This record gives sequence, C-alpha cells and structure tokens, in this order.
Amino acid sequence: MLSTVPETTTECLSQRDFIESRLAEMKAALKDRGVAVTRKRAKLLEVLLASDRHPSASEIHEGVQDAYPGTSLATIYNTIEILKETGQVLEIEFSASANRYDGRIPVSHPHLVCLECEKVEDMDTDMDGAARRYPLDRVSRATGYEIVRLRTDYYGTCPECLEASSSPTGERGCI
Amino acid sequence: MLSTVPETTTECLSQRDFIESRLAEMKAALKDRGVAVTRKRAKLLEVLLASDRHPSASEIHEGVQDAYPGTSLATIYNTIEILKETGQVLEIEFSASANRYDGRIPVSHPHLVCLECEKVEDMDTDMDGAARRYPLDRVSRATGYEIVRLRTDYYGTCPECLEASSSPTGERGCI
DNA sequence: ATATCATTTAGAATCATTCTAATTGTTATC
DNA sequence: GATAACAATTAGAATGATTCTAAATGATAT
Repeated sequence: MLSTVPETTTECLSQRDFIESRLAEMKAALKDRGVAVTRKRAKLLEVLLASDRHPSASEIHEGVQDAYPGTSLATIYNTIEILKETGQVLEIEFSASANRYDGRIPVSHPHLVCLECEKVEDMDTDMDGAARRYPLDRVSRATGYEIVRLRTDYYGTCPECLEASSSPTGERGCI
Repeated sequence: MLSTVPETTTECLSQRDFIESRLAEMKAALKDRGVAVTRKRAKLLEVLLASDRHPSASEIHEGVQDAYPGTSLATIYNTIEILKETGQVLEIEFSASANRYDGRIPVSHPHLVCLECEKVEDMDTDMDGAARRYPLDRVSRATGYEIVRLRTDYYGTCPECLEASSSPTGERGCI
C-alpha cells in the first residue's frame, strides 16, 4: 500500500537503498547505546527489514534460526527491547495474538489489519489525515498530555480473504 | 475530555439519562441475542457503564463481586464476549496489560492513554479528524478491505503524572 | 593466560485470557 | 410439587506470548 521509499529512480533499487540505510541507522543506534552488533543481532535486523510483513517475534526468531540454529527466543526479545528503547522499531500490540514489529518505519503511521489472515499492511499515508491534521504536539497542547505516539489502525477483511470467503470452495487467499 | 452526552440541560441529569438509555440498549441487545439478563449480567452492565475509566475485566469482576461475592471471572469474560459480538462494547486491546472496555461509546473513537498510570480517556472527537476525513467506507473503497473498525489512540503521559514526576517528592498524581 | 564484562541460553515464571467439564439455577410441563 | 431440559455459572486447568533468572558462553583487554 505504502511505498516505503521516496519514488526516485527504479522502485527496486531505491527500495534496496532504503533498507540499507535503515540497517545502517539501526546498527548505529545500537552502537550509540553501547551494545554490540553481534552476528545474531545483525541477522535479526536483516530479517526485520527483509519484508513489509511486520513480523512477530517468533517469525523473526525463525529467520534468525535459519542462519544461526539454536538461537534463543530470549535473544530476540532482548534485542527488540533495545530497539524499542532507541526508537528503532515500532511495536504494534495485539492482545489476542503476537505483537508485530515495524523496523522500516519506526514512527507512528497507519496500518490496515486483516482480522481473517492477520496480515498487517502499511497504509498509504496520503489516505490518513490524522497525523498531519492532529500532530502529536497539537494534541499535547490541547490535552495537557505529553503525547509520544499515535496508533491509527483500520481493522477489517483484506481483499484476498474477502475473495476467498465469497468463492464456493471457501479457500483462503492469504496466509 | 469527551462529554459522552449531548449538552442539553444540566450535565448531571442528561449524563444519567444517557447511562440509562445505554443500559436499556445493552439489555435489549442481550435479549435479542437470546441470552438472559441475569442479575449478575445486569450488575456487570452497570459496573461497565458506571465510570468513564474504561475498566478492565478484573475491575469489572471486582465491581460485580461487591454485589455478588463468588462470581467467577469466567462469567465476566463470557458476558463481555457476548457484548462484543453484539457490538455493545468496544474492546481496547493491550498486550502488556489487561484489555479495557468501553460500554458507553461502543463504536470506534479516539482515546488518550497514559503510559504512566494506564489511564484511558475518551478524547474530544472534535480534536480528531481521522474518523470524519477517512470514514470506514471511504478507506474500504480505497483499499479493497472491508473495514469494520478504526483504532485511534494517542499515547503519552497525562498532566497528573507529568506534574507528579516534576515535583521534588516524586509522588504519583494518578492511580 | 586470565579477569572482566556483555551476550546468550534454557527453562521457569507470569499473567491475561480461554477452555473444560461439572454444578447450579430457571423455567415449563406433567 | 416433581422432573426434564436447557442456560448460566463455576473452579480450576490450559494456553500462549512475553519476561525473568541464573548459569554458561563469548569477546576483549591486560
């Protein structure tokens, strides 16, 4: 939905550049924080940035395991915690299922959440007026709160799941 | 923040009327659904509507226990589930703490969430442009999703907690 | 080599929520 | 009033994501 990259040259190349720059930023943030960028942590960052699927901790865990079998889930959670504290990842909380993580755009932005297949997509920010019209500092002034984050998520059924549920076979169109 | 009531005559009276009408609506919804409005369930509805605190399941449980000691938490969760299914309560999900419930306004509306004291307040809807500018059906058309719900929550520190943390004693201003 | 300190680990603990199977309560019918 | 039928409620177990703990491992500097 949202092209996470400024549309300059070819989509594919700039997308790659974007991921590279995020990777560098995240590593720098870890170093600034005084923690080492170990091979496992580097791999974690790659897995986190590899897709726009907003992976869960255990999905990230699986990805890191591919390269480093025997990696503990605790390591994943530990590192995610550091990334959260340094503002390098956005945590999208769910109570009924696992939290999801956005390392590409670690600041508040709207999502589309499919309640059928649990897909989480970035929503085109042009679609969402809330952030621009009511920036955090404006809400802060109006309410007396010190606002640090805004959650804007639309919940429903994605086109693929709608299609699947309307088809006679009843197959699922997405994972 | 948000006066949950159309400002007509005196605040206090119309507030009461509002709660009464919500209570009637919720009871009617249960009956329509074919489930009995037992004394415990009626008490649950009262507790849910009694404050604008957006109580958690266990807070509701405590309230019901006051009238009916020995009430099981399972009963609370069972009834909340029915209320959710009938659209009579809005569930605000948190992964790090208990979910919170809004029986007064059971449709999508913005909240202010204090990360210090875990207060959840309704936000004046005039403040939030998202719902009006991007109503669910407009997002549905633009994305192909069938959108049923929008979550718009601002996270930060409430004025009371800000005050408390800036004071030399370091006392907490809210629960 | 060794001391030091961060990283990683397995597994236990936590906690909200859901599930299960048994019990209790209510109502209608005889 | 007894009883059948069915809904409501219960205690406690199960679940599952996350966090904690204490020990083991790894890296670095002396």
